[in-house]
Amino acid sequence: MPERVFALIDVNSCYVSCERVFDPSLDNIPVVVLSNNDGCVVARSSEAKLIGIKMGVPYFQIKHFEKTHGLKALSSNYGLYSEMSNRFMAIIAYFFCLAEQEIYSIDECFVLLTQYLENYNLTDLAFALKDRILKWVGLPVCVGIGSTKTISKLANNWAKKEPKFNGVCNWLAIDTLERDAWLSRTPVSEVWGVGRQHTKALAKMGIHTVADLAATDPMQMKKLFSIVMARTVMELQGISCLDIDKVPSAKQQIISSRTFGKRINELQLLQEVITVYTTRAHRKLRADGSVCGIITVFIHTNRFREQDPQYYKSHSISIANATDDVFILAQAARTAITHIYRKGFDFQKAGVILSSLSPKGAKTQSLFDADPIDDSKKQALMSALEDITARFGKESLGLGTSALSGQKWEMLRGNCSPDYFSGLEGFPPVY
DNA sequence: TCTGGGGTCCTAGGACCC
DNA sequence: TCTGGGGTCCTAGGACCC
Repeated sequence: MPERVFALIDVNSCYVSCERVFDPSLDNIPVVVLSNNDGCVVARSSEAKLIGIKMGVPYFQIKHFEKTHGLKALSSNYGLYSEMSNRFMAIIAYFFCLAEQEIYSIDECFVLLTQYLENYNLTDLAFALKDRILKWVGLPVCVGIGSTKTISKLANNWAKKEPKFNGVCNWLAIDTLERDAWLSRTPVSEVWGVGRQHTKALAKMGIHTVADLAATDPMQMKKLFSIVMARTVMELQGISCLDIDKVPSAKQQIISSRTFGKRINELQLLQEVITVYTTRAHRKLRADGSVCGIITVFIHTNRFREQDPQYYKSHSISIANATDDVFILAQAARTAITHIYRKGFDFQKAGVILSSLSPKGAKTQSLFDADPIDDSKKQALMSALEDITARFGKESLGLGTSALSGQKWEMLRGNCSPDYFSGLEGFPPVY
């Protein structure tokens, strides 16, 4: 029996399915939903996929399908999609009330089903959930079940492609031979975390299928790629490296950017635009109840117009006291854009990034009240640190204990069980 | 005066995801 | 003519500091 079981549940052609709930005339015909400015395709119905419309293609390249194939192209309505998403997520949370749920994106979530393994047939449960979601919000979904997140993603993928699964693929319940056969004919690019560039690099090494990748040595792959790839390989081998992220961690940055309808070359216009973007980003900042310590502004020429001179530049400004004051932020944004503006270029895109975010009203964190550690652990850590400094001097930690920061602190805190420091002979064991 | 190592921050870029 | 937006993580070099 596997140590953990994950399910990945996602909405098929999410935005198109949301639109279809309210407009049945869209059923059974090719439908796409377009990005802002009706620029690119961001969602496709299965019929649209069948006539060869690829994800992300510009609208003007597929417009002709409207006449030849009865294609319907819709502008996006994110308010609607996020409302539908909330209901979809709520049904799952209620259905699997013993499980931890991670909302991964607007249309998919992971659920940790380990607790259900013993007393339930997971395949039956998944079908029941699928039916309920269709009945209650009208959205068609697929479910993939596996012993790691990466495998549950793969299973979900398989469920979509193989009609006999009828939308639910429980990896654990499938015969090993059948699984292996499928792995050996599935391209490695289908794996979560393997994109275009990695696919190319892997092909050069003779790794073409998921089975090929699963057979590699994670440590070797870490050397050749990165720790991320090593984790992917291990996950394919059934070793769960990625946890469920129950509470979404606080955002690290807030972006507001747009491509302009028309190219802009005047500084004053750019300043006005950037002020609008700053207020938009600021609204999200307030909604999160955060303050911002750094604001970055960037401008772009049109990268598709190769005949034009290209220019990209960004500039960051630190806010002396992290703030959520829109006036201060807007002022800084104007300063920043004045910095990077150059005459003689036609700009097509600009944006604002708020970063160095922290919760509003939070006190500056001292070492030991940073995070909930219980008193006994705190005590153990304190005495261990005292012991270390007494025996080896402050220098042994590289820094005074009050100056422990960043990674060092994380590592200490993550390991502050009493026995961790018991073998001080081997000091420093921290690294 | 000699010198090293280890931090952080910034900038930039690359890769991935939905 | 028309080509999205919002995120994450990792790497690497240079400046600067202790």
